Amino acid sequence: MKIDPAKKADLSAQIAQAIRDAIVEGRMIVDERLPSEAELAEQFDVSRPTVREALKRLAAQSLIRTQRGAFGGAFVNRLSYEEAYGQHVTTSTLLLSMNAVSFETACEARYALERACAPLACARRSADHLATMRAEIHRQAQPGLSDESFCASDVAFHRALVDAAANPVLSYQLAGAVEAMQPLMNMITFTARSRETIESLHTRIADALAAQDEDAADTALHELEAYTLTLGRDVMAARARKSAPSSSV
Amino acid sequence: MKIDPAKKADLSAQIAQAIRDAIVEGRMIVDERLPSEAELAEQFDVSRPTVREALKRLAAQSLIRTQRGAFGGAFVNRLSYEEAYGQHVTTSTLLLSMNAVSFETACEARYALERACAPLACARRSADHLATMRAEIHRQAQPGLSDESFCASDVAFHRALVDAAANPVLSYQLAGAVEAMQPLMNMITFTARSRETIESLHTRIADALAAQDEDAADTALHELEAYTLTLGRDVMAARARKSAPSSSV
DNA sequence: TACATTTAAATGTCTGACAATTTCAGCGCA
DNA sequence: TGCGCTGAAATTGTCAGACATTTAAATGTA
Repeated sequence: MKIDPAKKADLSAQIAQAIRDAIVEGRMIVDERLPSEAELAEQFDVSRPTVREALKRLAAQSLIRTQRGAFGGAFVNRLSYEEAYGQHVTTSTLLLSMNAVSFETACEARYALERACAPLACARRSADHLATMRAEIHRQAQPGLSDESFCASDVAFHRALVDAAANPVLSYQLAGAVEAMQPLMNMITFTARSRETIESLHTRIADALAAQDEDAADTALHELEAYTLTLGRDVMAARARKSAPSSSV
Repeated sequence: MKIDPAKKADLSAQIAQAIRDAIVEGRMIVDERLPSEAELAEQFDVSRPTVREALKRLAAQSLIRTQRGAFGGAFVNRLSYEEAYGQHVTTSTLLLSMNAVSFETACEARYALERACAPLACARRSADHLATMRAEIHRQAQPGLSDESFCASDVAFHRALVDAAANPVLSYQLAGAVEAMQPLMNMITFTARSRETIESLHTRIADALAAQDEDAADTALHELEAYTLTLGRDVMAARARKSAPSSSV
């Protein structure tokens, strides 16, 4: 790990990469303490600030955690699902917002992934998950709900559906995708009529899970995807008309 | 963005969060230049090294890029699929290796996700994707191939399957999951007999995609999952016998 | 105009110092 | 002995100032 070839990259980036490799390749195990900043500086033959920049890079990725005081230092961090999930959501959200991903593409991906876990959710759904889904459906029916709150509830509903599959790896991958789509969904204005339709589809999904009916769940998810797509297209069309009214006259 | 409440966290972490928020919330747009380190230091009323630590945290997440020289500085980075994909793979790999995810769970997630994109891949697969899959199948049949190379080819095959769905969001989410499982897969020793079985299943999948037969693809993926699971369990069982031989006597 | 040189602005790095925090050992005291 | 207090030591967090390096624009020159 002491190697530090005189490449063209920044020293702090090189040092961060060397330590990252050691962690990823298992040469350093969880909760193992790294040498102190002063020792690392000596090992890599750089100054302490340079070492610190490298450590901050690793901390930003939750690869290490630091602790002040005597017998403190930097420790290899056990990456928790929560930390990984948070990073995943941030990255996915930025990826969607910065790369002009179309509503259609995002929507298709989201529902394809959700349908993937529907069979598992049917087999394993607990009373807890069903209760959460019913509660969110009930919340979505409340009249005074803002569009943002409606979307948040929608995310919670779908998250419960994903979690019902009882596979943490699937939850991690999928919930990130669902949550990352929320900004796109927030652009949609939900009329009372469309909320009613969505609510009924959500109810059908919850019923299908309760009855452990894979086909019904798959069908309802397909219909929900088609309906969401319709809503999204309407919003995009309305926006296009507003921004370029002359072309439609 | 100048806000900097005297909380308990490190200054560099607070500053990084403030800038991160500005980017995520769209107050700073892609390619926009951040103030220079000296200006940021003045704005936040901290020293330059502290500002630099904050910037390195953001650079580690590919949120910004820096450029030296006159008219250089830190710029909001357009997160590319490649960068996001790399981070996703690193995070997923660590999550799997550090959290004792069972082979069964990872395997289930992986194939559930792959089946999700099989229908899309059937509809949209290009000649290129089919050619890649055939080429990898051919490679897997070569006799001298090491287990690692066989796994790498397996990843490439499945990656082509995912990419055939022609949905970049799906590719990003899924390829990360597939690739993150490679270390787990590498633990399996592939006998000539098992390679033959896998190769025939891969051929069936490629054929199903070529024929645009969704059901055949789904069935073949299910069988491949079951077979992979069997192989994995055998390895685990053999390992358990070796590490605790007394209990079996 | 075209090319070489200078210059300025910015990041990258180093040195040294001090502040804040945390643990632990040793001391005093009952 | 046992307990609490205190201080030393180790370590990270922060600061100030300086110099090195890189890059592109500005300037000068043929």
